[in-house]
Amino acid sequence: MNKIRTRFAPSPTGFMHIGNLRTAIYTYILARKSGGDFILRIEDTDTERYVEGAVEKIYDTLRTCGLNWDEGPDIGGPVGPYIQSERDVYVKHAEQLVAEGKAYYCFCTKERLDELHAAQKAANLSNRTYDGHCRDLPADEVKRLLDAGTPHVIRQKMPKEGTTTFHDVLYGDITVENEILDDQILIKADGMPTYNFANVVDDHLMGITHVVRGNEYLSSAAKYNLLYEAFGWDIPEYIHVEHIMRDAQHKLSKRDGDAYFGDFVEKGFYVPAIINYIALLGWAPKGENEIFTLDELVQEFDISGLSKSPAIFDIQKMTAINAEHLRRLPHDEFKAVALPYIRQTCKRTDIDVDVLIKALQPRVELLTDIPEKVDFIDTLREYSDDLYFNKKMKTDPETALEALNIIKPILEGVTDWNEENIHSALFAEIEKRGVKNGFMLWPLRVALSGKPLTPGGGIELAAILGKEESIRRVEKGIEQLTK
RNA sequence: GGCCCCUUGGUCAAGAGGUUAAGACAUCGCCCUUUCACGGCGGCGACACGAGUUCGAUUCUCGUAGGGGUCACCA
Repeated sequence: MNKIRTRFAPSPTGFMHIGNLRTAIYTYILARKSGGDFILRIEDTDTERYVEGAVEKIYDTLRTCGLNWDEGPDIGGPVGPYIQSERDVYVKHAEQLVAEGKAYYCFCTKERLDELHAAQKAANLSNRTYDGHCRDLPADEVKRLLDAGTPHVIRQKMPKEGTTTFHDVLYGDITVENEILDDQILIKADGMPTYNFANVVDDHLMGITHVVRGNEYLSSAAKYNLLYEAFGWDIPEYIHVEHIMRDAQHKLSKRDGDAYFGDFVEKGFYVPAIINYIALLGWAPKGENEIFTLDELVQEFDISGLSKSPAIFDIQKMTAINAEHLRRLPHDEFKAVALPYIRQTCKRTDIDVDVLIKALQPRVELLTDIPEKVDFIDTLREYSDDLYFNKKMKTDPETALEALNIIKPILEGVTDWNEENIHSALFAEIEKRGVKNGFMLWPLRVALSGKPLTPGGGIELAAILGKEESIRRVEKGIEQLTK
């Protein structure tokens, strides 16, 4: 069995669409799974749609995701170049087909084609294909036009009858009538190959064994087979994956503001979680677990788990998976990921970061949740006495004042300031007095944070803030309640 | 419109003729608890429709409906 070689072949037309990234993930996994090669090829044959910087964006995104390629434009490889505009192979291959009578020069103007299409549409023709105007031009006429420098394209001669069957790993055999197949253009008037042609030629020349691509190419696959057959080349395995949808009617698009990889990073999604979620859109693992790192996906992935129907993108599920990834991170890794977000609103360095991290980790869904959650650390904002009301804790401003007055000397008595010691000091007093935990601890949290929702309870907050600052805030609370 | 593909709860989905039709997210309730989370337990909720094949169809076949894709010198 030959080594599996897959490729990701984006066009440099802008940002990395999530659907595109998913294709990249699947192709990467397929190669890695079998110890094969993953190749990056840039398909820039459409000079008009080329976007400056888009290639770098592709590199960045793939690297950020850990989808490392074995061959590509930047690192080269045995079958380069890996940028189509630098590959000088298409015209000669097309001309080979012309020489063999399998393709022909077409001199039809854009205007004539437009008219043709308009007429076909008006006549309500079910089958709208090129009418073969140039298909059988006499050889001397072709030569004359060529010599005169007449603009032209090269088209493939499609069979007019019979059927063509292609095989897709997911969909099985699909058969189409040849008469609906257009004499497809191989080489454009500007001398560049069309996607359809370049793709086939390059996949062959680069030894690609498995082609993963979007479902929109399913109806073109028969044409690709005909091209492979014209050359006498082996046909790779096709795996067409369905689209990612915004809803049942619409594909995820730039208009939604969340169709690009970068959008999600900006929204606070953790990269491994993004990969995990989009891998899950249209693919189901064998077991119950669905939280995977990229390496685990490589282990777990199987083509048989791919779905044939479109999947609707669900940001809630993605958020849940994000939270789960963050929760599962070892303390230090979460710390490294979270710290930049903490530092957006919390610059103090004299706090117990590790206690904060521990308190924060189970409470973060998106990384962008963090700044708001820790903003009380640097500055205690003005807060209303009403915060001391808590029905369940049976506290109110009056009992809170009493509690804070009890708490203050206890905190002052804690010599070795850490969570454990604060806890035992406070709970000793709670037991001694036979009061509810909340009677003491709810007021403490409010006094320390000025917020009803905090990462951790009063004891953790005290540990985070440090002895001095904690006592200062308790005093401030007492003062506020006394006046 | 022609051709191709798809159709299990709100969403992702397992399931491959006989199942109490999994699981996850969301949602609701309870427990745990110094808030909120986390965690635990439980509830609600689905085989698009119609024929056929079969002792028996979510599962196979054919229709219908709905949805998607495609019919470019774009990829």
